[in-house]
Amino acid sequence: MDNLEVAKILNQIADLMEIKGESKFKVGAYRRATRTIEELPENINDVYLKDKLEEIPGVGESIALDIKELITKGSCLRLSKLKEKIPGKLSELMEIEGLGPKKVAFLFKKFHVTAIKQLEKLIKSHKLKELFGWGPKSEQNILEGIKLYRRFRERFLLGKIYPYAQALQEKLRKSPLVEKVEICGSFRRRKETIGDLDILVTSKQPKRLVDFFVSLPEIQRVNAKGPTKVNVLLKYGAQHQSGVETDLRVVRPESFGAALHYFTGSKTHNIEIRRRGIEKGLRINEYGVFKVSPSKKRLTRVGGAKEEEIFKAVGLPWIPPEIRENEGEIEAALENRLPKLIEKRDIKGDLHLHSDWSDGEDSILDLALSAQKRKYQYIALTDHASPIGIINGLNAHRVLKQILAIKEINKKLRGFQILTGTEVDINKDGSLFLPDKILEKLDIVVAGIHSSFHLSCDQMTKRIVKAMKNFHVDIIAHPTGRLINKREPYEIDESALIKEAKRTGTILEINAAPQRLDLTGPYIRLAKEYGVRMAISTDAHSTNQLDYMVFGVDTARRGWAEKNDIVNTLPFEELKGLLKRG
DNA sequence: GCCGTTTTCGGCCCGACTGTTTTCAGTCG
Ligand SMILES: Nc1nc2c(ncn2[C@H]2C[C@H](O)[C@@H](COP(=O)(O)OP(=O)(O)OP(=O)(O)O)O2)c(=O)[nH]1
Ligand SMILES: [Mg+2]
Ligand SMILES: [Mg+2]
Ligand SMILES: [Zn+2]
Repeated sequence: MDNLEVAKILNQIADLMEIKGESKFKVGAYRRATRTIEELPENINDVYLKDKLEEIPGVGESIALDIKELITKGSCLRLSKLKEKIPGKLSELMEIEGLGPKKVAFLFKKFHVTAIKQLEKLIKSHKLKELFGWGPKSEQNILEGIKLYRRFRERFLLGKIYPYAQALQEKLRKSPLVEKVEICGSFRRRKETIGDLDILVTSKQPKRLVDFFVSLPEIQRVNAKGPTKVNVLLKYGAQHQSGVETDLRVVRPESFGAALHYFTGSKTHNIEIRRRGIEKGLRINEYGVFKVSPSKKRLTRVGGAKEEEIFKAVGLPWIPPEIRENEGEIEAALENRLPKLIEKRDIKGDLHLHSDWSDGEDSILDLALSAQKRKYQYIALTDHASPIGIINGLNAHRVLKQILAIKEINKKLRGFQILTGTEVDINKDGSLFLPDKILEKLDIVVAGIHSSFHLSCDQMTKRIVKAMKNFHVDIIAHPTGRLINKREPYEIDESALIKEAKRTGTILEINAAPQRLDLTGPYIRLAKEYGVRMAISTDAHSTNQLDYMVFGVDTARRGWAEKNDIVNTLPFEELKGLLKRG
C-alpha cells in the first residue's frame, strides 16, 4: 500500500467519523494526517519499517496503529468497525457540493440513502421537502450539486489556466470600482493543479463591485452572493462547455494584507499562523491583526494593510507563497533559515529541447534564437533517441549527423552555445537505446523512460538506477513519469532514486511542462536535502514552449530549491565542468 | 486524536452565505 492509498483510507475514516458525529477535532486529526502523508516524500512503508511513524507530524499512537495495520494487513480495525455502522459509500456522497456530514447522515438514517441514484429518486418523490429543515431550495440545490459532480470536474493545470486567469485579472483592474486585484489560493502558491480561482479585490464600494462582478459576460452561474464574497461558475473552454469555479472576495484597502494572507492559504498554514497569534493574545482574520483585550471583549487593530504585517505580528519574516503549506516553513522562518528561493532570472539555459529532427516543430536554429531572446546563454538539443516511430527518434547515424549540424550552427551564434545532446530511451532492462561510443561524443545525455511503464517497483527502480550508473548519463528526465490527470507515476522507490543520484552525481530533472512538473515539490525538497543537483528543463517541442520555464521555476520553489541546487543557473563554462565526460 | 520553553489535560482558526429558521445549523472558504 503506497502513501496515497494510505492517505485515502485515513481520509475515508475521517469522513465516516464525521458522519457518525464524532468530535470535529478528532476528525480534524485524521484530515491533518491525511494531508501530511499525501505530501510525504518518503515511502510510508519505509517509515513504518524504521519504526518512525509517530515522527510524522499529526500522527500519534492511534493513527500510527491504523497505518501499521494498513501496511501489514491491507485493512484496519478502525475502518472495519466504522463500516459496520456507516456504509463506506457515504464518503462519496459527501463529495457533492452542499452535502456535508450532517445531511448525509440524515439521508442515510431516515431514507437509507447510500448512492447518488437513490438520492435523485428520493428528491424527485418530493418526500424531502415535507420534512422540517428541508424546503424546495434544498431539493433544487442537491440536484444542481449532483449535476456538477457528474460533469466530472478535474483540477486544472496551472499552466493551462494561467493566461485565462491573467486576462481576467487585467479586466477587473480596468474597473473604476477596483483598487487592487490579486489571484490567491493555490494559484498564488503555484500548485501544479488548481481547484478553483480565488480572486481578491480591494474596493471602497464593495457592494457595487460585487454587483458589477456578477454582471460580467463571463459568468455562467452565480452560486452564492453576499456583500463581501461571491461564488460563481465562469465560462471556460471552447464553446464554454466547461466552467471554472471562482470565489471573489472583496475587502476594504486597509485589510488588503490580511485578506491576501488569508486567501492565499494554505488552509493549514493559515491555521498555524492564527494559532501562534492566539499565543500572543492576537486575533488574526481576513480583516487584520487585532489585539484582544484582557476581558476578551475588545479588539484593537494592530495591522493588516500589508501582508508582511501578519507575519510580523507573530514574529516572522514574510514567507513566499509557494512554501506556505505548513510543512516546516513557519519553524524555518522563526529560526531565520528560510531558503532564498530560486527565481526565473537565475536561469541561464534550457537543457531539454526537441527540434524538427525528432518530434519537435521548430528548427535547431530557431530554438537557439528564441532561447537567446530569453537571455539564455545556452541550450542543449536533446532530440529523442528511441525506437518509437511516432516520435521520429534518432538512431546512431542521425545523432552523428546532428552533431555536425550543431557545430555549424554554433559558428553563427555569438555569446551563445548549443550543447549537443540526446534524450535517450532507457530500455526495459535499464540499458540505453544508444551505445556508449555514440553517447561519449555528446556534450550532454538526458535519459528517460518512454515505454514499459508497468514494471514492479523493484524492477523500475533498478532500471533507472542502472541508467544512472552509465558513465555518460548526466540527467534523468521526468523521473516519476506522471502525466497529471492522465497517467500515474511509475511504481518506483523515489528515495532510493534520489540517494543513487547523489552517489553517481546524476542530475535529476524538474520537467517544466505543465502536464508533467516532475519532479514535484516534495521530491525536490528531499533531493535538495540529499544534496542532489537538479535541472529545470522545459522539454519544449516548439519555440513558444520555452516559456514553460516559469512553471518549472515555480515548482522548484515549492520544493524549497535555491539557485545553487539548480544546474542551469550556472554560466556555460561551469556547467560544462559539471557534466560527466561525453 | 494530537500535542506541549507557560500545560500530560484541555484546548484545538475564524468568518461568510444559505435556507428556513424565529435565532441558527450546516457547509464552505
Ligand atoms: N483560515 C482558513 N482559511 C481557509 C480555510 N479554507 C480555505 N481557506 C483559505 C486558504 C485557501 O488557500 C483559500 C482558498 O480556498 P480553496 O478552497 O480555494 O483552497 P486552495 O485555493 O488552497 O486550493 P484549491 O486548488 O482551490 O483546491 O482560502 C479555512 O478553513 N480556514
Ligand atoms: Mg482555490
Ligand atoms: Mg476557493
Ligand atoms: Zn523530452
